[in-house]
Amino acid sequence: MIKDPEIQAQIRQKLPFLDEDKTFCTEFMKAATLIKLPSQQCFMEEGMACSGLALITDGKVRVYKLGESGREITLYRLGSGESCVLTASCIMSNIPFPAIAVTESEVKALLIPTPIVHQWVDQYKVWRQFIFELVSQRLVDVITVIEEIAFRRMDARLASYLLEQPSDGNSALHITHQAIATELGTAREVISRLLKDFESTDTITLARGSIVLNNRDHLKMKAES
Amino acid sequence: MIKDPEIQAQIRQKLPFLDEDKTFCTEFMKAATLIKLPSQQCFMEEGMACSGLALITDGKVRVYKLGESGREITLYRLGSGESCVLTASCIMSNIPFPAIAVTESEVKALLIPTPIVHQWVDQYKVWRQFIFELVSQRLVDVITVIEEIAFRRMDARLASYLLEQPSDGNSALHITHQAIATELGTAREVISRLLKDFESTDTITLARGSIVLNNRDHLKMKAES
DNA sequence: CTTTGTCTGTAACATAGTCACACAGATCGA
DNA sequence: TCGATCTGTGTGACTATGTTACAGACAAAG
Repeated sequence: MIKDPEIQAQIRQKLPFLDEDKTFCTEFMKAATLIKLPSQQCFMEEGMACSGLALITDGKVRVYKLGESGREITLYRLGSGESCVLTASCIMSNIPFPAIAVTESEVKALLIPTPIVHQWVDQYKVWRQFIFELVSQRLVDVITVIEEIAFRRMDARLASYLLEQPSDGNSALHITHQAIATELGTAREVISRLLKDFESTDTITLARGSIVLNNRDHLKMKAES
Repeated sequence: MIKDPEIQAQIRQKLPFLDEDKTFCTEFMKAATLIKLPSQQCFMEEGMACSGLALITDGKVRVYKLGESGREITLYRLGSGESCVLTASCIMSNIPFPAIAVTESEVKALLIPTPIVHQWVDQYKVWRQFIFELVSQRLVDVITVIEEIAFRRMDARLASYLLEQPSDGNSALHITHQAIATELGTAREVISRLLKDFESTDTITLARGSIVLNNRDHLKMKAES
């Protein structure tokens, strides 16, 4: 239950769909529990039943699959205003969670208990639409991952990945080879070799734990190959 | 509109969820159009807007992604009683279809126009549940594809694939190497080599356009490696 | 029977993934 | 400040997979 009007206002800012139906918004504030999780916390484990649906208000959650060899691949990420559609679909169909979700920063989320998620899908159009939007976006995201790994060369994927990363003023990324490999679902050695190739053409500069992008245009070309 | 009581009975048999709500069943029969498509017909093209949702009553549809190099990978298949969740989510969120769907046999389906799909999601619990079940199953299917291609060796995937195929009396599969490659998202030469390997241990016997499984136990072991 | 099309096999090469190990730099504790 | 430990990275040797090119065998069509 969220009573504080200031917190309610912040929530409504983060989840604008709440303003489309005043009755629903009231119900929502009654049913929701604010939770706070630290970084690197396991949010959902594979095989787990889902006790509720979480809507992120702050922070980031990574949803990934873990292979038997210990390798991982990111399916998608959740940010502010989003919820985990796998959780939603597991709740709706009574199946266990098929991936792993972990916080990547401190996360604040609102938790809606499972029976109430069910109830609201029948009762509120605004909620149905919210859930369907999530579904659509995630299906597209997950199909994009398939396309990437089945058809794109790893050097192109790596170039795209580097271009997409937030960086500080001088374009240095602070990330390890292992972290990139984990993201793209490959071996750390493969990433190290490809980065070395990029360095040999002065496209990037490498240092331990950091990568400086010297030539974004060249990376762009690599990404498009 | 489906008026013939005999056809209505057949439809209700193929789509049992219709019997859960008589009002909905009546509405459904009014709104649905029976369509028949030949084999190898394009059902949905990538980028297309969706004019309606099809529910398959007979036959099979393959939904796949096509890479720039011309290679393909199967995302999932639709059979009797199923509908394409990508279509459903495209309809609900107004986005274009992100894959390609093609009939693999003669297909009979019921077509529900887009505005009515929208309307029923608000109006009928039975329909919402049907749509959510589809979503859940397909998300799981698509995540399984990612797991396969990111983490499993191709020889294991091929062995699994061969074991899953329907076969006639003497276990001969009638399929080309190219068709298998298309299914698994790889190159035809890779499949030919791996099948040759399997043949060299008498696990299978190869002939043009056919594969005989001699040793299912051995294939099972290969599938689990 | 000949021609054409399809299916398959193979060689040579490039890319990607695995395994093992060594080295360099960062961190921590004494 | 120094030594020990941990983390990140590079590299070699190998296997697996994907690409390109091409040849041969078999099936289908005229």
